Amino acid sequence: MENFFRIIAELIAKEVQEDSETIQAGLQFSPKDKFGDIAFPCFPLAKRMKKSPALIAEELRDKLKPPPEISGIEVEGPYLNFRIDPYALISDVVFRVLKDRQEYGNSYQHHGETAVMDYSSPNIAKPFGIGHLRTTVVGNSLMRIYRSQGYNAIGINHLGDWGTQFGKLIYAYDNWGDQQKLSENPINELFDLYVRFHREAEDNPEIEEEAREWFKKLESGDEKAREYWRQFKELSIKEFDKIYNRLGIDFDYYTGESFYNDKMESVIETLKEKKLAKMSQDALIVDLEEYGMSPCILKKKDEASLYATRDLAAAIYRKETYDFDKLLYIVGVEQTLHFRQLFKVLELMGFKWAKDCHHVELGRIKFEGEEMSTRKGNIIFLEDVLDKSKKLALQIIEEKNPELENKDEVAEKVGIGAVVFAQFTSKRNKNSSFSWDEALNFDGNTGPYLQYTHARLCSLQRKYGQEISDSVDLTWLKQPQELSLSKLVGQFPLNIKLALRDNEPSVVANYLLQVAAEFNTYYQKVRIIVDDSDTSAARMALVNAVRYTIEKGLLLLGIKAPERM
RNA sequence: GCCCCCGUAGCUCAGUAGGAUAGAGCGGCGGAUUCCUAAUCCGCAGGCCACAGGUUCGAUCCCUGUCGGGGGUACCA
Repeated sequence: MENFFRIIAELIAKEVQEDSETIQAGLQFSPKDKFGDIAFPCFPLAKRMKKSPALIAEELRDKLKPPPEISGIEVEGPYLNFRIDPYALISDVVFRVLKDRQEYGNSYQHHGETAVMDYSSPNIAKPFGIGHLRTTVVGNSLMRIYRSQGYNAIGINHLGDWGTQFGKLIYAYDNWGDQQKLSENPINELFDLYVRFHREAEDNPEIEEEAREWFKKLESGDEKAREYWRQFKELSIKEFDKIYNRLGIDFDYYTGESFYNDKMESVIETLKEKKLAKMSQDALIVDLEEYGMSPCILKKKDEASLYATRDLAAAIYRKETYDFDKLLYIVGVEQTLHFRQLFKVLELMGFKWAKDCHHVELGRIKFEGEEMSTRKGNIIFLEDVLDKSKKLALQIIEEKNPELENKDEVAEKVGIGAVVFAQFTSKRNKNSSFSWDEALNFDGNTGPYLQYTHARLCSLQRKYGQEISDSVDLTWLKQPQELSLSKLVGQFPLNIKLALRDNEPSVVANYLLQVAAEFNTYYQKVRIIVDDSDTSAARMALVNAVRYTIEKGLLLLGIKAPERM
């Protein structure tokens, strides 16, 4: 499709003495079929040419001498609408996809650039709740989207493996812990201890003080504290990996907060040298008042470090180690101030790359209107959600397709697909409310809908049973739906670029729903494999183009596309 | 108090580098299966795009204000 945009842009540019890139940026896919395929709104030219947009459109229509692949130019008020020869359009798109297959939509635009992504980052010793689902799947999808556009993307799981909560946990385990329970079901045992600590602290606030003591010991290298900590961490990562495996996610690095313990002091030194750090209310801070922000606290009055200090050290370390062009923090919106402070301090330190750091904000997830809180113990385990979803998928398979082989494997893909896709149905910064009904819904705009459509497409190919020839004659595609479907497929690369621009995987998700809907309508109305072998071959070429598009799109979202379901 | 995000159909949400008659899904009602997977498709109902000004040829989108919801606001992350 990009060819056509370029051709049209050059055509217009020559006529109005404007550079063709500016014109091309003004071109758009026509929103409706009756407005042609590519539209050029003439408003931007009106001012400079001192004529009404409608008049400009008419003059342009008369002057332009389009090549044969542009089959028509129509004026609709201030719009100049270009119609592309259907055969040229369809073959441009379909042959492109059939050639690229799983690489369709990829580009080298950002080849040589590095993007570091900080995502998922759960807290050690806490269960993996649905609160962490967003960052995990959005981060994973952005990794894939960035890679598809040529980026060298580096995924970091910035584990919450340090901080005061470990003081609490060590206190709790030291007093009430059970080695047996811990090795049997580590996360549950640690979770119970954590909840119990907060319950007891309500009546006995002094144990908070003891917890702080334990954390100080941990920070200063106390052996007993470190051994507990090491054990908690190891067991936790093992549990998290189970979830990541199911989601098909891996990380390049698991460098958590503790990794930066020995890297904070030099940052603090630098801040002191630059006269940015100062004491206030017994804490070491960077004053940000003139930027309208509360201070960034580097050290508490008890000298213990804070996450801001660690994040500063981490950002600097990442720049030194990976020399990134972009550093993305895929983290909840409630940490916005923290990141604004962080980026501002980096800027004040004189790091020009501070502008390359971005907070990709995620909305909060609530459950039935309630805030989820690990402390209070009302948390939904992601593992439970995945299990329930899989079970439901299995049930539906038994009902609809009992002959299916490897039902369990398919149910896993579909069940997880439903849960993951649900995270992409609204923009990432919207707050959402978890509900079982929604998470376990397989009808309508859902992951299983896309997977089902994909399975249908695969089924057609199985039924057809022949390879698609390079020389297939696509002029047999004469149905209007075949043209609109091709047009839509041709918009895939644009949608990936939009998703990248806004760090918004939901763009791809919404686009895929459109493709699937368009295909299903087509499938309903038009029989694909027919007696006439030319027609069948042409239709199957289109079917395969749609199939690769959906498969690739799901891949970019981190969702598996089974061939049967 | 101050700062940030949000407000579109009964519900959940798309949509805007400002552009043509604002779109889906769910739920409701009514249809489609001797035929390539009905986890599908088709039709109907449902809208002062929170409200009021402003900028513009043109605003759901940009600016200002009001109302409503959420988050943050010095030693949690």
